[in-house]
Amino acid sequence: MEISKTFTPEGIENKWYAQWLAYKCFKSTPDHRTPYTIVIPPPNVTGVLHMGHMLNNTIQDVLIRRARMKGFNACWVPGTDHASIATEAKVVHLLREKGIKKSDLSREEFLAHAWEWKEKYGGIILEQLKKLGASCDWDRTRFTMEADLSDAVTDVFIDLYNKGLIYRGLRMINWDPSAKTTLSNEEVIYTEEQNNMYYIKYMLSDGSGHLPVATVRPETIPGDVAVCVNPNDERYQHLIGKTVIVPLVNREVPIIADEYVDIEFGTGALKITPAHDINDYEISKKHNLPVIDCLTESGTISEEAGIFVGLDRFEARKLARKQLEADGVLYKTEQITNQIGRSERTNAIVEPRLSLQWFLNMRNFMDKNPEVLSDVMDDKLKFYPPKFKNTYKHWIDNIKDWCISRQLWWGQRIPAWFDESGNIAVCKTEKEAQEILKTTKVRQEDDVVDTWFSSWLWPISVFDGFKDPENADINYYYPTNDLVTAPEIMFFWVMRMIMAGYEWKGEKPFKNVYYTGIVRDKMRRKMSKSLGNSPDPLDLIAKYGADGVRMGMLMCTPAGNDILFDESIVEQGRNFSNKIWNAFRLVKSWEIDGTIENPSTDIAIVWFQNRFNEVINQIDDDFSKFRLNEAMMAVYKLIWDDFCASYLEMVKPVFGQPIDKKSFDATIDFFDQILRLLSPFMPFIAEEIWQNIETRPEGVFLCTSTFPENKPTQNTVLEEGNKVRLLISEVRNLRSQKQISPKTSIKIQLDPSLGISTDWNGILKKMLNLDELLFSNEDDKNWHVSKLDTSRFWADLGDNIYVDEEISKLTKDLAYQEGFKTSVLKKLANEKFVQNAPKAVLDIEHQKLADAGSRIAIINEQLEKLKA
RNA sequence: GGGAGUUUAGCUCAGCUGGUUUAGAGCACCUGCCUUACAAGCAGGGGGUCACUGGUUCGAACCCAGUAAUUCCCACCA
Repeated sequence: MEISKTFTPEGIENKWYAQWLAYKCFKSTPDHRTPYTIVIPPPNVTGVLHMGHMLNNTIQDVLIRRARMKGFNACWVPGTDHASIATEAKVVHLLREKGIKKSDLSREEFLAHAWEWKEKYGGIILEQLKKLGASCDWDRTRFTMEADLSDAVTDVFIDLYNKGLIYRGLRMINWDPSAKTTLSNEEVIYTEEQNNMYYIKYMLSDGSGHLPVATVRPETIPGDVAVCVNPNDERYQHLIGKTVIVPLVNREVPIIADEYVDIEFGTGALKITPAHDINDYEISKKHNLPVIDCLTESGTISEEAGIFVGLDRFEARKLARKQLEADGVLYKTEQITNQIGRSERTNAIVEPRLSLQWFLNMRNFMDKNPEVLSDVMDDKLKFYPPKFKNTYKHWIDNIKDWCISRQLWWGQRIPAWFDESGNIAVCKTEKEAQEILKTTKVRQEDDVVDTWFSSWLWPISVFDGFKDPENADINYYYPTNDLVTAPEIMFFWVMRMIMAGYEWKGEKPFKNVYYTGIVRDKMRRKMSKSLGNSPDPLDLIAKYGADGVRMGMLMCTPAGNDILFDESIVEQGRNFSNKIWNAFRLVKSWEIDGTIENPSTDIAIVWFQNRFNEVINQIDDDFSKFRLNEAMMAVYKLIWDDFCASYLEMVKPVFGQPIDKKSFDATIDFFDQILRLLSPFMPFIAEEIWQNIETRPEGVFLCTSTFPENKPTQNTVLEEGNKVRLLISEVRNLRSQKQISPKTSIKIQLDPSLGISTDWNGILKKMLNLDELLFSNEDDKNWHVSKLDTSRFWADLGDNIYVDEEISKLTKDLAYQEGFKTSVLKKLANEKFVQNAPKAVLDIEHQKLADAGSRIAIINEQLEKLKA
């Protein structure tokens, strides 16, 4: 049967993935083996696979597949996150397109729509991951809003409330007056805009003059409760403690002092409007000032303002300006550029607004669980790369309370009930609440919890660790091994999972955290839908194969560094697939003759086995440091350079000739070993070839076979192999320089002191097309001497010596050697160096000098010969 | 404004405890080849003031200080 010249992945990938699933290769249940667990960072249900997911999940799959082959009970738990804000926004948008307004629906009706949407589109991303080859245990697929996981959220909320860690408090939030909803920070878009800065005189109550105040929001003047100056500001020091009259409303407010005020900015006097500015609010709390909220939820002026009531905030601004001018207190107007936050969805200018929210007291939580910080700092829970430990520490040191409530419907509703007089019961059911509050007239809190308040439980709740703390799964799989995620959610997610782990399991949720970089385009822009600079991962898989894409992603992603994506990197992956495929074609084409023997390949077999062992050891080391790119590169070079370019060329029979049984068996065995090594990285092509180099029983797969074990290496064989490869390269170089066809056979004389044994004779003769290979250090004047810096050999090239070219090359070599010698001499001439450097270093320098000297001598000798 | 990082070849990165490093890899580039597994390939080649300035040291890409550029996180200015 003819094997195609290029590797065609499509059919092969689907075939093996289906088989792996059919034979439950990725299924995990607790048993006697050591577990190796990864929980997937659950992608948003609204999500569509992007390059970031590709990178992240490729890494997880490599880790889990290798662990599986190493004999661990590997368990990769997949799932999705309900993503409150993103999903709700999407559903609202879709409903609007159908002409349905959210405000016309009841909570239950809206949630019905949302669930319908989730069932229809929610699993797309997981299906896409299968195309990548992700070896998740799909029977364990979880969703953060399914019953058990939501129960867990409710339980921990109640638990934390009872522990006194959850409280209600006022907080400044981003309010969209157009949509009448809260916005998360991510939904606020800041842009630079032109605005007027108004300079206003606030008259002192005692009539002794005025205090100048600058503001861009004169319509909030009715909300002023103080004017604040810096205590070190000499201009205003004498005014502290006096009072001023607030313009427009003629209210008397104090002049207070606070270091927060920037002396240089504006007039150096800041009006304090606690209801409409977060900093003002903080200051007002510090100084026990009242709060006057002069805006309504739709952005119009409230009754409390006492002026312009009912007007839109921008209309009020215009009127305020006119009024201030008329009153003669507006003395200057200036154009300034400042940052304005607008709602991503409605483009309305966002209004800072005070509202009652639920909080988790983070400081107390941390004090209760000091391991959250100490384990990371002490490397009991390792971060890769470790530089993120600093960021982590900085966050925890400056931690703020976590606002866990969201004014949405899609999510876990906060388990709190109120009676008519506002008493609170935090409990699981309405019935319990009625009992606690001693009334049937109870009303549940409308808000849901922040999405992260469910995902921080993920490593526990996917194993039903809350429903059933004695569950065999949680006790077996927890703590998990690795978490692979983006550094941008270290604070939102990673830290909070660690917190949850200690609080409810008394133990860290994972042993290692591997932070990946952000996938950017060649211009260093983040890949995003709106920029349209992100390729569709599925198209890439179709074009280059899943294995090619996986390899491309792995090769260029050192831990924590961004990856600059360009199609050429996956092209390299595809080319590599093709290279392996062609090695397979070659081996498949061999005809075996059991009656012949070819002892000349013995040394190649010994050499490659050692080279293989060396790479296995290196890869082990790379994995222990999470350097997957290095590991991938090592496999790439082993296969391309060592196996294909060297080993196969060494054992390959002359065209048309059969191969001996021993060489063939060894080659098949090496191929098998190599594919085992490759399988975690490029599982599809590895499986396909592995299933075809030998007949395998039904249901036996490479991906569930064993990974090659570490073995010691014999360094002498490896060194000899390196010399042989250098020699081959130099002879080829010589041929190419002298334009001697590879078909023309030549004679070579090797200096025995090189250390290349006669075991290599057969291989050298075949690969270099030699008709004679002599071992001698006798200089034959008629022969050509090779490049001298790496090895010494003589080649009989007949009449093919080009003297000028050779002289120029040797002269260049000579200059390098002389320069090198000078630098060493300089070092040795330094008395302090000779006195202070350790003996070993001195010996090395002397050796360098001697080597350079002898090389120079040989070059000179050779030059003379050529010039003669 | 506060914090953390980064700066080595055209690009992406290695370079461990300062000493076989007048610095390596992959890709890209240039030259020559369709040589019976592979042109998605083979053979060969060029390319770097290790950001800059100073210091420590017998010795610095590596340690220290300063400068510059740059990235990320947090907070955001009346």
